[in-house]
Amino acid sequence: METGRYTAAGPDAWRREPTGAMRVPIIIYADREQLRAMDDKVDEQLEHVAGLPGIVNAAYAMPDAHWGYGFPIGGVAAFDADAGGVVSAGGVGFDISCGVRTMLTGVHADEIRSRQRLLADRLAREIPAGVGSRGFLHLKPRELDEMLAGGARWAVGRGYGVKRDLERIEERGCMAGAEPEWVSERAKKRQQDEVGTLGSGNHYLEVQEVVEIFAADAARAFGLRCGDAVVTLHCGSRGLGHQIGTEFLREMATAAGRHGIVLPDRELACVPVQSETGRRYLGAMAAAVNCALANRQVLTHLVRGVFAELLPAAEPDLLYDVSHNTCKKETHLVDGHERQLHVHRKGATRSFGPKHSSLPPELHDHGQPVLIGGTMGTSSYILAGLGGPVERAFSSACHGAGRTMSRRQACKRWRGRAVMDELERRGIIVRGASFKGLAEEAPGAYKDIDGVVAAAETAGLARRVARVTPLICIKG
DNA sequence: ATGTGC
Repeated sequence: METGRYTAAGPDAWRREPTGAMRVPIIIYADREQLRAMDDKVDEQLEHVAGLPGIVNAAYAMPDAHWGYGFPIGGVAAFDADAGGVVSAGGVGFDISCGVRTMLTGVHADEIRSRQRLLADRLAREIPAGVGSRGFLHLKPRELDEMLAGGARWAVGRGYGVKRDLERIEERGCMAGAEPEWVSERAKKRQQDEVGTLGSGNHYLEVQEVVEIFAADAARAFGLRCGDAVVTLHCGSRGLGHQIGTEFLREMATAAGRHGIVLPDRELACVPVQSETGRRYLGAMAAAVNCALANRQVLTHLVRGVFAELLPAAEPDLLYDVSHNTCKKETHLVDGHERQLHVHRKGATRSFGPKHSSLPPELHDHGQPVLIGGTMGTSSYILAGLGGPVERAFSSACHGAGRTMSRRQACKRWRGRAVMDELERRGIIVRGASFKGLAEEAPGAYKDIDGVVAAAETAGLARRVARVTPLICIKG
């Protein structure tokens, strides 16, 4: 990226003052090298976001930011509905409420190693993965509406998990404001057999080992000990979220002009929060969030089934579940005044600090767990939200490593089979839905996760609690 | 991300 217009605005924070149609500055959290290596498109897309009506404070990017559809992945922007603020389907992304969930197993990683291949094969058999994969649930229209209204709470009510799980999920497992009637029949039809499926692309299920602790107090509260095995899954709202995103992007592109919004890029389609389309999108989006929460809950049930059979000493217990593609109405302090804002996080994780009212009592003093997924060959991280007097990017942090190479480029450079063999030599058993998928997801196609997380910490977005490395990876 | 394009 051409960095000439950016000036240092704190540790690993960079600021570009508004020019032209920009209403607010741009703030990018990254170290100097990450900023330099960032795609020019991130700057261009943030410039467009900064010009949208009702935007508050700044258009933000996280250290893992890269070019996305209309709005960068790793981008955060908040809008004030009372000041003409907008909601953008591209600002949420196609995979609505794509997110990460980590479970503690309570067993040592050596227990996993003693039956690693068997566990990998059984997980691969029980967890439906890949494009078009179907689950064991086949929902009738009424059940599907109940799932969209109830999220993980619906799943627990059906016996897929326990009430305690719900305390460890954002929104306590069910996002308010879901309006299943505003979800198209087509979107519902695509989802009827897809609850409890992983999907494809960068979605995965991993069994990991805790290898490093950075903050002993928070690690203790989170239940993380060096040498322990944890299970992490990364997936979203499957066909339903994608269908909603597609339909509303089209509708918003047409409707934006009627509301006097000039779009510098058609992909950045948006409408006022207080418009008919805006309200319908937010109701449908909340339903998709619930779909993703139900999906991760049903997958958790499948994981528990496999562990109960092969490693009965393990009792997978939910640490936390975070979404990183959302638009949420939240209260934030802006210039000393509390304001209700619609915060878009696209490829960015919420990172509420200690004492936030949404946290369960046992996490109250330590902040929200922030789950950062790496690649199948590198570390992943568990951080904690910071809060404090200065809230950065409306309490947000990065979500992963971020790609440096397109899927097409990665396919040219690596063979899926060789990627899998190399990882196995390093003690990581990989089971993928396709070899092409494994090539696309080669660890070398991503930024350095250690550097991304270090920058997030230096910038004050969240603090590191633990690092984990993969033992088993089931790849979609 | 995605019944991998509309």
